Amino acid sequence: MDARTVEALAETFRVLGDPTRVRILEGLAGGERCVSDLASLVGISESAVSHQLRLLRGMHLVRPRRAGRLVYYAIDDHHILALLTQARTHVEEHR
Amino acid sequence: MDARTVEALAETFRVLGDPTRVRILEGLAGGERCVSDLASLVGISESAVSHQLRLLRGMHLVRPRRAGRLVYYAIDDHHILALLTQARTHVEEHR
DNA sequence: TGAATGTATGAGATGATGCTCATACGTGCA
DNA sequence: TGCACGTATGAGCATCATCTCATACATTCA
Repeated sequence: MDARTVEALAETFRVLGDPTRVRILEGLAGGERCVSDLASLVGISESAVSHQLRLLRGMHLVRPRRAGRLVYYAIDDHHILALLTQARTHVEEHR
Repeated sequence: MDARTVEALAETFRVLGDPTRVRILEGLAGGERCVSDLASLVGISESAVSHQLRLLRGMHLVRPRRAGRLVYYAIDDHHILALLTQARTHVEEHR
């Protein structure tokens, strides 16, 4: 595995490695949501959500869709959900 | 998803989210290796490797086996490799 | 048993991370 | 056009993470 792939892999995992962002993705697992809905869902400010969405966007984990003044975010592709499910299975086996 | 699961998930991803640890896991993908072999493979000190292995162990990502003075580490279970493969697929799609 | 080897751990320094607050941007409507 | 609303971004602060260095622990063998 070349260095760039290693870096990108680690960066992807790093972005996934925060409770707030996991909750955001969990919120998006049921379908797309706008920023303010995510904020109330996760229980942090819209600004904080926006910052986190920027990171998630950067690693192509979520995808925005503008509809007027609102921006709806969705999980970018099916790999992401598979990744979360796989990790959750692992986690739940060890408790 | 309850709070403890979210925390454990995030913690697992966080531990995966470091280039050094990704390289260690990559090194273990081909079979178990002792600490000093991992150190030279990854190119950092044995102390640093040991610290990282502690984290990986903590999340049940690797498993130690003592053989005399040596301790061989291996990927803990097949989910971990699947997780890495899945993430790698995602990463390589976006380049 | 005592020295040597391999591994693990604690403390401390440096750098990275996530929040808040203030502000800017973009869109729709009066 | 100008204001209001939703979202995005930058700066700054408090906290946390990873490395190095020193040291402790475990095992083997002379």
